This record gives sequence, C-alpha cells and structure tokens, in this order.
Amino acid sequence: MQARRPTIDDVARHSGVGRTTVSRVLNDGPNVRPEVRDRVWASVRSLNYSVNPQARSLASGSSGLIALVFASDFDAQPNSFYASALELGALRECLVQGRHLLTHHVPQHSPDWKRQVLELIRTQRCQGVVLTPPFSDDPDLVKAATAQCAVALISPSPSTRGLADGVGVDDEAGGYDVARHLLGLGHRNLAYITGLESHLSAARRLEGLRRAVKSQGLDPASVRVLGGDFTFRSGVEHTRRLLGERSPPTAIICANDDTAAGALSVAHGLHLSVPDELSITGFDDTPMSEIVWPPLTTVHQPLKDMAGAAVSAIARRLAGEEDGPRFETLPHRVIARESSGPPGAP
Amino acid sequence: MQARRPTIDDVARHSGVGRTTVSRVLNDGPNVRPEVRDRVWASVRSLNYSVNPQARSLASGSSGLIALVFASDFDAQPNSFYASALELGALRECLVQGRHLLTHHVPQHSPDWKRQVLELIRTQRCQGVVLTPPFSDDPDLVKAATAQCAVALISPSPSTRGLADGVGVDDEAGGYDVARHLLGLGHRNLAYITGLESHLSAARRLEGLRRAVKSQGLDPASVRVLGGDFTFRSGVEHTRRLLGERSPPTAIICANDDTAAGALSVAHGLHLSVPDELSITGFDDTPMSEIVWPPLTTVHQPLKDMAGAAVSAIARRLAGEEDGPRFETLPHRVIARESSGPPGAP
DNA sequence: TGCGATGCTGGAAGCGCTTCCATAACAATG
DNA sequence: CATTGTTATGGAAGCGCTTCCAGCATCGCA
Repeated sequence: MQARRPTIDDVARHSGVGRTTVSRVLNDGPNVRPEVRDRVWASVRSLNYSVNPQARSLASGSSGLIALVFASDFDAQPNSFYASALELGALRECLVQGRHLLTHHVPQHSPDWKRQVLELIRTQRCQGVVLTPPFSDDPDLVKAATAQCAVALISPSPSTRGLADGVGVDDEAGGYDVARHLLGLGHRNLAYITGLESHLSAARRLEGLRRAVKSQGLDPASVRVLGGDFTFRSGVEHTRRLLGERSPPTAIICANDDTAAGALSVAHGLHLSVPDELSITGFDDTPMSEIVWPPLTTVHQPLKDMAGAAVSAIARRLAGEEDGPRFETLPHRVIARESSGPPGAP
Repeated sequence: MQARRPTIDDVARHSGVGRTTVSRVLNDGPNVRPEVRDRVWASVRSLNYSVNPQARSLASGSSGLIALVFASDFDAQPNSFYASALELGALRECLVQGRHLLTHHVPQHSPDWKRQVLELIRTQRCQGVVLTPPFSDDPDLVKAATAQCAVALISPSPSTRGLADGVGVDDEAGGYDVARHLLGLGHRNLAYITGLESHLSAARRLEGLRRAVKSQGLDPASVRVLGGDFTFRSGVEHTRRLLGERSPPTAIICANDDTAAGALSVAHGLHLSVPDELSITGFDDTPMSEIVWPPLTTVHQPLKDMAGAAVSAIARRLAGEEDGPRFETLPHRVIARESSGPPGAP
C-alpha cells in the first residue's frame, strides 16, 4: 500500500549516530547528550518515523499485551454497559502505560473455558490478564494464570484475593448500604435477586443485606433470596414469582442494574406503581439505571477506575514493584433515584 | 515467570526436520509429505509449542492487526450496546480470520481526531481499519486511511461508499418502513429526532420517512425534525420541546434506541401513556429496546453481522481478492413492540 | 534409457528492533 | 602525570519467525 517505511537505521544514518543511540533516545534511556537527543528526535520527525511495535516486542522479549477477559457468549448480548465501562477504563490505562489491550469474550458455558483463557494468554504471549467476574472468583484459573503472567482481578471474592492483585468495591458494605436505605424508608419485607452462584461478590452483597436486616432487629431469614444470573430475563422471571406470592415484598434488591430493569418491567406490566407499591434497586450504576423508568436507585461502582487500577497493578507487578497480592478497595455509594421510596405510599 | 518457551527450532530438532519444513506445516503450506506433517504436529503437541505472534509478524512483514475505531470520549458513556455489538461481531470474525482486533475510542470532539485515527493505523502497523459512524462518513479520513491500509466502513453514506468497502442496512428503506408502520396505525402527525448531523445515515432515514409520508398523500414538510445527537439526553430534550408545542406529534421517530429511551422517559415523567397517547420508535434494535417500558418498536440492524462482514471484507481485500469498493447491504426489519400503537386510543 | 518437469526439503538471509559489551572520551582523584 | 571512575557511543549478536533459493529425489514421457 505504500513505500518502505523508515527503520531505526534510517534514523541513525539521518542523524549521524549509531543505531544503539537512537534506540536509547526512543526509549528515554540514559547516557545521551541532550544535543544528540534533540538531533535524533528531529530526524524522527523529519522522516516521520515510528517504532515498529512487532520488532520491538520480539527484540525486547515482551509483547506488551494485556488481556481483558469477559465471560460471555459471542451470541448472547453481554452485559454491555458493565463490559464497556471496564474496557474503556482498561483501554485508557493501557494507553498511559504504553501497553496494548486484547479484549476477549469467553463463552462461560463452554466446557473448556478455563483452557480457552489460558490458551489466549499462552498463544498471544500476554504479559498480564485482567479477569472479570465470575472468572475472577475461580481459584484454579487464577492460580494457573498466575503461573503464566501477571494477573489482576476485578471484584474477586475472598477465595481468590490472596492469589493475585485485585480491585473492587466493598460488596458487603454495598449490600448493607442499599438495605439500610430501604429499611430507612420503612421497608420490612425485602427480597434479593442474586447474581450467578459462581459470582461470589453478589453473594457478599447478600451478606451485607442480611447484616443490615439484623441490625434493624429483624430476622435475616425473612429476606427472600432468589437465584438469578445477572440478566434482564432473570429479573423478569424472579420478580414475577415474587409478586405472585401471598405477601409479596415491598422492595426488591437486585444484584445488578440489568436484573433491576427486568424487575421494573414486570412491575410496569402489572401496572404496579414504582416506588409507591414496589421499590426496586440495582447495583453498578451503569447508564441503564438512568435510562429506565423510573430511574433506578442503585449502588455506584467506579467501573472504569477499577479496570484502570487493574491494568496499573499489572504494570507495577511487571515492573517488579510489588510484593504480595494486594487488594485495592474503591469507594462505592448508594445513588438514590426514583425507583425506591416509602412502602405502601398512596 | 517460566522457563524458556520452545521455538520453532526446538520443534524442528524434535521432529528431525528443517526449520523451513516446520514453518510450512504450521502455515499449511504445500509440498510436505503427510507423514512428515504428522510428525511435526506431534512434536508441536508434545513440546506444547505455539507460534510467537510477534516474531511471525516481524518476519512476515504483516501485523495481522485490524483496528475498530469508535467515535466516543473515554469519559462519556459510549453508545454501549451499539459499540459492544459491533465489537463482538468484529472479534468473532477476527478469530476466524486469524487476525487481531485493536479497539480504539477516539474523542470525536477533539480537534485532531483524524490525525489520531491515522496515527493509530500508522504506529500500530494496522493492516485494516473498520470505521464506524460518523467517521465512516468523512471522505477525507476515508481517503487518507485507504492510502495506509484496507478500510471497511460501517453504514457509510453515499459520499464515502465509492471510497472503500462498506456494510450497512438500507437506511432510507428503514426510515420508510417505520414511517409506514406508524402511518398504517393511523398517525398523521410525526416528528423525527435525528442523530448527529455528521452521521449521514440518520439523515437517510429521514429521507425514507419523508418518502413514506409523501406516499400517503401528506406534506413531507409537515414532519417536524429536531437535531439530536444519538444520546439519551437529546431524546429527553427534544421530546420535551415537542410535547410543549401547540399540536404535539402523536408519534416520535428517533434515530436510535438511546434517543427513543430518552423520549420514553419524558413521556413517563408527564404521565403520558405510551403508546395510547404517544407512539415512540427507535432504531438499531439494541437490547435497550427490550429493557425499557414499554418495549420499543424499532428497526433491527444486524450489527454483529455488519461488523463481521466488515472484517471479512478487509480480509478479502488483503488477500487481493477484491477489485472496486463494494457496498454490502444487510437486511433490516421493523420490530413492532409495544411503544407504538394507534393514535388517540383510550 | 535419458532428461526436463515436478515435489519435497533445508540452509541462510533477513524482518527491525533491544541489549550486551567493548571502546573512546573525559573528569576526578592521588 | 598516571590511574581510576564515569559518561557517551556504536558494533554485533541475537529475538523467533518467514521466505528465497538451491539442491536432490522422483516422475512422466519420448
């Protein structure tokens, strides 16, 4: 498509220095006189030179690649807002770190998903991998990945926190906080639609919820818990079931915004007024929570920052600046919107 | 992190053949006896060898990289469902083609966005680039990109169709079809909230809309048109304005699902019943259209397939199998859901 | 039986970089 | 002024592949 591109040797010749010196300049290395440095940069500009990343990777023995792995089928719609937010955050930090991001979606229901993740790392020579839930909760996978490259986990459960660096919010506290919010509004009859069983951070939210209920002097066992899977559909199904019960809950806490949107949709279908007849809350504060009607009360998670922090943890580790696995807790907060209100209001 | 990985020479030694032969086997080249081929594959497996992609790129002089470029700020929420669907489709096809995808988000409001896109292609040695709207509508950018690598456009307007391969639906027909749907329900007072001005395919939808209106014997000029920008927010603002008019439209056609969600949200806020008092339609059929209440009538676009087709067009072109720029039209269809109905119904 | 055509194979030369190491220039020390 | 460091610099050896090309069997056909 075009003429031969200039190489480092062209730059060296053009600026009258050795190839090694050019390399030093390009990599901000030491021991180059300022005037030489300037001369080299001038040649780079005048030749419109840019380093060949492939050659650099080969020579330096490091690919610069960081994989971001999602558990989602190619054919199903992934939890787009969640995934996009993480991807954007990771992308931005990779730019800063001069690394490349390799986004990958692994069908979580395929029998060999672990192998697929590990193969990706192996064949692409990834130097780091960011695992998202529920992959970040799987000790086997995390251990195997750690043997191959630097690993950072998004919202890992306690079972994997000791195995690799991680970032996330305090899920238990998040669950506690939404529950307190609802209890404070006067709700006494709560239900929780969980995420996938394998996704332990959704389970931690439940623990927090129970703690809040107990702190109110209520029986934690009175909270109905239904096993969802983070999808809109599971919100629909479980909400239908809940509202068909003899004494339906006055508030449904959902493990994420998608599920809450499903719950909301059922309420609309039954002509229930939200929040007057039913309060519904989500989790994550994805844009979806402002798109549905009424806007969702939810727990904000700084997803982009989390992904960025994961990438920079990997970068630090590759630079040898870390010792033991470290978990970084980012702040969450309850965002009260219109989907929650006092129970039994007119 | 681990011992030296086996190289092609290790495989050659292990299977007792020359390095060249191994390379031939790995690349499915001709002129290798079946028994030798088997022997080499056996060695590959037993050594757990995998090609070093960096070395391969350098030696073959081709990076295998295809860039997927979106116009969106890192800090703003992109149109996630739209972007995710395209990314997934591109990702899958890249897997098939043995290429790598480089997703990139360029702030469309930065002054040098064109340069940014071209720099990405240049510095990363991309062999192909998939441009999404509104980048796919910019003749300058498309021309410049074509000079550097293979280009495929998502939903290009007529102004860029001749410049590079493209895929998309027939936007004009899509606009025509939703409009016919609404006219068929009895609506006579329509409004259209467009996408960004720079996004010409949204303008084509308007042309179709006008054609439908005219075919009904109405004055195309009677259709109110407001200049949105594809965001939820613009749906909110313009719908507020429209509903504040003396004779508000009975149906609002939005340039995409996000905008329609915004319109829906205003209707809810005003306690307007949708579709009885106001019909609202979207475009794209992203999952969002099933998440909002009531579910959106919208025009389905096969986004994943479009992205896949774009990648494979690039692959064909790189293989030298193409001649002139070709535009591939994929089928669209109106998905009638509950957000549209006869006007003025009880 | 002879001889060009064809099939199979491997040696060797790169691809464009980083990095080890030797060398040169110069400053600092006794 | 000789000696030891320190700072700059470039030569050369790879990194792990692909690919050109030469070499040798083998084959078909006259």
